[in-house]
Amino acid sequence: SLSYACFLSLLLKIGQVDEAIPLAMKAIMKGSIDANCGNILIDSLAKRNRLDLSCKIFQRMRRGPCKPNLIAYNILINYLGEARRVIQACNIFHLMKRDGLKPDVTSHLSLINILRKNGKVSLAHEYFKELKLLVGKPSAVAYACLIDSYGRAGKEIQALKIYDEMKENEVHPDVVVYSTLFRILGQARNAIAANRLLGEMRYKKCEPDLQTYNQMIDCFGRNGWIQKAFDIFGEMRRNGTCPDTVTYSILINSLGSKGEALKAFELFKEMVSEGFHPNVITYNSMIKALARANFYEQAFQLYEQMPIHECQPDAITFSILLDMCTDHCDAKRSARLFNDLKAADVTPD
RNA sequence: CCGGGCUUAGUAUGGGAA
Repeated sequence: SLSYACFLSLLLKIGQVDEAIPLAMKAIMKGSIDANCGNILIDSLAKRNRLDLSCKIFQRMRRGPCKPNLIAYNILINYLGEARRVIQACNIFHLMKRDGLKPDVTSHLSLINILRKNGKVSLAHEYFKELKLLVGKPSAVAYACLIDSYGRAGKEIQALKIYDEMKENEVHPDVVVYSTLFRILGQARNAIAANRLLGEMRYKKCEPDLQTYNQMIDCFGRNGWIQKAFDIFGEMRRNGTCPDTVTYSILINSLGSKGEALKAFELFKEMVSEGFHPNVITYNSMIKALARANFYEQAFQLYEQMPIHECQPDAITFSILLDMCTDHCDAKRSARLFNDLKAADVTPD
């Protein structure tokens, strides 16, 4: 059976899908393909964007002598989710029960995650409750998922409620939970709650990772609490967490939104001199900061020097610069930008 | 009995619209 699967995977690998499928179908009916091999087939077909065939294999196995196992269902749920086929993913979940299998933690998390990404908060919460019945104490991962669902739906209060419930249940928040909450609070402009959260995190002696540091800095920075943002920036380096391009972009944005274009530019130079590579987003942020503070020429200089760091201007770069030209009634530069825009391989939006 | 494999969570930039 294993060699069967290897042979079939090989056919798939070299693109002989049309040869492999009929062989696979016959082998399944003969019972020559066990559950594990079926999983390999289902997975590799889905990876090759042949989800339809994965489903066919799966259905054939359900009727054949060797039934698919729980992992097969989980794989399908996952790929259906990636294809944004939310309803079908839910159907597979229920099919699992009808076929006498018990959805496990992964099945639940996978489905909750799909619903989260597709904005179905209340459904996500339903399945979360089901998960709770299954395991009693959902993991921090599950809580993070649900909190993020509410966050993406703009339901800050509900997200915080879930966080409270999590603490009542004595599930220890991890860095992902904290960083998710910092993002939600940052977007909700709730720096007070964020500060409280920071206190809790320190009290629990939770060591932030790079991404969490970035999220915290962004949270305070975007709400005008620049000092706090830089304090955390300093703390992070003292703790031996090396900032990255994202960290600097965040700080540049924070300063830019406060009109501190010169300080932002100092930081930009500092990051380059320390060997960090600005990317398009860093450049866009810096250009926007200059634009906001009316440093017209400097903004264009920065645009011109983007190739130094192998950065291609994108739709956002052009949009910032064109807006600026409009404000300055600079038709010549507008025209030149339009030429650059056409020459550049930009996906317009 | 032990071990292993496949499936699950969080970061930065513009304008417009609601």
